[in-house]
Amino acid sequence: MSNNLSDNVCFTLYSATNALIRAFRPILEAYDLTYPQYIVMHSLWYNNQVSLKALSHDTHLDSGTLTPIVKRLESKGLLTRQVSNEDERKKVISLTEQGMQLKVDAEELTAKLMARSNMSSERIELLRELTLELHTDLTKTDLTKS
Amino acid sequence: MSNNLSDNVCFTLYSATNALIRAFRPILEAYDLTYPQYIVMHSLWYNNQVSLKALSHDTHLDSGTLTPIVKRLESKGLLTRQVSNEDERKKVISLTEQGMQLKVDAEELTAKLMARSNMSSERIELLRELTLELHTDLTKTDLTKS
DNA sequence: GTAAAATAATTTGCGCGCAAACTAAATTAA
DNA sequence: TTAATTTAGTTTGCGCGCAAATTATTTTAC
Repeated sequence: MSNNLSDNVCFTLYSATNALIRAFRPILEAYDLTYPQYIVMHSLWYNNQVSLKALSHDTHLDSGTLTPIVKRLESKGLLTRQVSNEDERKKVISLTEQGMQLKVDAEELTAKLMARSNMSSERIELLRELTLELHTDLTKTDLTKS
Repeated sequence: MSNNLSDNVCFTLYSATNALIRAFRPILEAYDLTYPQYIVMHSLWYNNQVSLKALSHDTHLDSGTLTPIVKRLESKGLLTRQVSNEDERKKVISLTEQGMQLKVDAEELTAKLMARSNMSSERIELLRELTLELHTDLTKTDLTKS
């Protein structure tokens, strides 16, 4: 029987994520990226020339969320979107030269950010494992029951 | 040197939170509440008749975020907003009878939701502690340096 | 006592996050 | 081979989340 918001894991998770994105904002601003945009770029740095569907799978972002993000990155000149030859429903998303160059600069941002917290690398790793586990559980659970 | 998004604690935290809110949505829909609205109600159930500022401190939500949320809850008849007598800049936010009654119904939602994950209560508690620690660290860190 | 600074809340603008509706192309069934 | 279904991506609508600008009130400094 909790009477305090901070006793609730949903709330602490939610607050920590907001704080993290907030802390990331001024850092990413130097690269003219938001955090979701950074996620998309990160995905493409290691998996270039993919469909929106594949990008959605990798980033865990909805296609309705991704389309405008990818369009914004396109308008910044970081990537291109071309209709696929084999399947004209698909779009092939490819990094531009400029988009690839960002990788060098932006790669170690996470480490820098997390170094700001006083958490040990062990506890950070534990947090990574627990959140990964929770995400896996929640996305595989059938939400129709309950 | 990570090459996978899931190796990155920021990403796993971000994805887990999105998944959690998404899982919460259909459950809260029965109460006609969003998750942030639920947070505000929860705060008020244990701390009624407070200013927006105090609510902001408790919920970790920005005043610019809270004002429209609180207005929506007001229009649903769950709370009232009155100008304070002592300080006319402040507004006193008070639960209505209807707002207080929601508490009974909605109190055990979190437990129900987390029961859906296969995580043990020990691991959930560990996750709570780690996210609380991260939030504390990030909000006390001076963001002007670095 | 009045000007300057601080504080409380609101408003504005922008980018998500996502459900739901929609368009268009490809696949499957009949 | 054409109708029905599925799939890929876009659009729409709504509610955040928050920085920055704004309004109104209170506190402080002089």
